[in-house]
Amino acid sequence: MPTIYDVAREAGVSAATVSRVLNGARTVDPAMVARVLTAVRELGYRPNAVARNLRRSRTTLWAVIISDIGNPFFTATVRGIEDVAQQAGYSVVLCNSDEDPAKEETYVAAALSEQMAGVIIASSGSAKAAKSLLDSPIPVVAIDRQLPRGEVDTVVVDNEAGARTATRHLLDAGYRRIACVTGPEGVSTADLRLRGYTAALSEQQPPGEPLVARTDFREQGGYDAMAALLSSPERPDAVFVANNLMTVGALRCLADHEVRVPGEMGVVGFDEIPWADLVRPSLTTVAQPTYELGRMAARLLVDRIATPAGRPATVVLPAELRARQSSAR
Amino acid sequence: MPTIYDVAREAGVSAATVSRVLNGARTVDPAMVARVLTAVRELGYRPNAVARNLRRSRTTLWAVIISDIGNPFFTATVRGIEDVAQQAGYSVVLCNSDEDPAKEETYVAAALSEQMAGVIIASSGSAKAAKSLLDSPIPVVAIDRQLPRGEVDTVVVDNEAGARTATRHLLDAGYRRIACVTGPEGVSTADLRLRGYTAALSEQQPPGEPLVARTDFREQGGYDAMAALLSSPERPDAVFVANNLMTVGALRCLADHEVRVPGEMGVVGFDEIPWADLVRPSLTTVAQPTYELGRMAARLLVDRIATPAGRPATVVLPAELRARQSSAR
DNA sequence: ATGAAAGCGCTAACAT
DNA sequence: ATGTTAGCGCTTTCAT
Repeated sequence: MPTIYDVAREAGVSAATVSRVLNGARTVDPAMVARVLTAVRELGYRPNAVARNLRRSRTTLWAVIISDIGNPFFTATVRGIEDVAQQAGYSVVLCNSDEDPAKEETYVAAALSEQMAGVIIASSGSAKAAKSLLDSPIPVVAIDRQLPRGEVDTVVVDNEAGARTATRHLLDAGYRRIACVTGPEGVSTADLRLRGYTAALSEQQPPGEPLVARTDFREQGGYDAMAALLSSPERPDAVFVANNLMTVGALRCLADHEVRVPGEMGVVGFDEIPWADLVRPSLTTVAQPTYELGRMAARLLVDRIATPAGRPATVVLPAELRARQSSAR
Repeated sequence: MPTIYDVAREAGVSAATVSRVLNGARTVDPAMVARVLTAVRELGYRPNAVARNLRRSRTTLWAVIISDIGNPFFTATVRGIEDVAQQAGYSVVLCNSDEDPAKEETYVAAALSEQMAGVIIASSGSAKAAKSLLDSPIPVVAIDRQLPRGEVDTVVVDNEAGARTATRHLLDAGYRRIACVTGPEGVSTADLRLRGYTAALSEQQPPGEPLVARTDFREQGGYDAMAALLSSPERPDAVFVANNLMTVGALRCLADHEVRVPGEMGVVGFDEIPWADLVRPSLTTVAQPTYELGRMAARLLVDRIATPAGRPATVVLPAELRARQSSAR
């Protein structure tokens, strides 16, 4: 691979001049510019970003660490991030922690070692990863979930309000024994959505009794939790499921057990599913502004890189109920 | 941020010794090892990977460039790649070209500049990106789609056979006027799946007449193509759709036009959809071994990094028909 | 077993 | 406007 010195020799100039040309300095003679560009083309020269990054002690790469690449919520969010990043001159590298704290720590370590310009993270709950990030000078934005003990810029949706709306919706439809399937304790989305659910129940006269199943945020977890609820002595007549993949699992479980939805079991899920309207019965969900969430996070990161000091912002975006068939009665 | 020299000073040794300790050389006195590790911990030292990469002129990062992060086919494949990569000591950074050749070129350029250890790419069709990769010394594996004019390691499924099987399945079910919705010309999956479709038709007595709509591989494209077919004078009674997102679009279009599936229109899609069995009617698809495809691609890349020379391999994996309701008659 | 020193490829003072 | 030079942080000969 040719280096900048090969180009300099070929063009009969110094390496500094080549560097200036390539970095758009306008204090270079047009004739030199032409010679340099010709040499670059002839040699097929491509600047070594590693050397450049070392010298500049900064990069133009963002690490976006998400907790499940199979979850459409995250992939939609990434689209929003990418669009802003590209416009601001950054490239996005995506890291999939797969809800595994160990993997998350590996990716955080890589992002720090590689001197990435910034990190956007949907925490899988690793306190160690969070600490590494907070102890480092690297700008961080948390999305979807609060970073453990993290005083950082954050973009989330109003999980509690969304969950309360979803649960009220089931109550209004006439369901009386409403269960909740939520995610791991300590993951903010799991806890806040649960809180919204219990809040809605306690507003009733008489207050509804919570019936809660905790599992991971995966499809299989939703399946298993639903199966447990079905065979419980106080079998519910409706369920609020706190994320999209678990909702899919719950639906599959209900189909396998031939439980009619919404007749025998009303269902509302949190997070939109791309094909929620094609499923029969179509699925009532609490939709989040995923793309906008990504854009907002990226904007915060751009600002934070420009202004490392300053108080962290928390942006809360609204979530919105999309009533469809699965919650009708 | 502390450097290796700060650690050396703190531990009372040379930077070379610190480097040896951190890189697992066993020619270091255990007492020194202990002192170095203490110093590392106390200073919160983290090696600068950029400097290391420059010095070693290699990295441990793979770029995986996929053409649509919203497509479950790719995200499932990425999982397979990641598992092998991690085991082999590489980190995967995912780049989403979004079926946009310009974005693809940007990411290829970044991968080359950043001296990534290898690239796995599902080409969006950019000849320029392909040329950059082939002209460079970086090891490359193409997945899903042939790299334009690319003599590189490749992992694909047997697109033609899968498409033929799907089309025959519709013929066997009694459909007589079968259309095909496929992707852009020049994208190998689009062309080969079309070829399988026409092959199945021409095996008939008398040969069936092809009815082809070309569009992009996106959901909206599938919707529009289906709408065009519906209003065509020779309206088909079945359709073979050459990828999953377009199939979703086609289904939505059929739902909007209140065309009964499979009664008025049989549907088979290529690529599995995560919730194909939850949709009503459940969807007949040609399923690909996505995870295995990812693993295979990663293994080829590991081998290629170890042995840069040598003839490129092409691995063809089987695709398998999953008959469900949408193609019954 | 350890240290001194060179150099990976680039950019940015500084000098001219 | 251009060139000279130092050095980003690390690894790896080469000497000892």
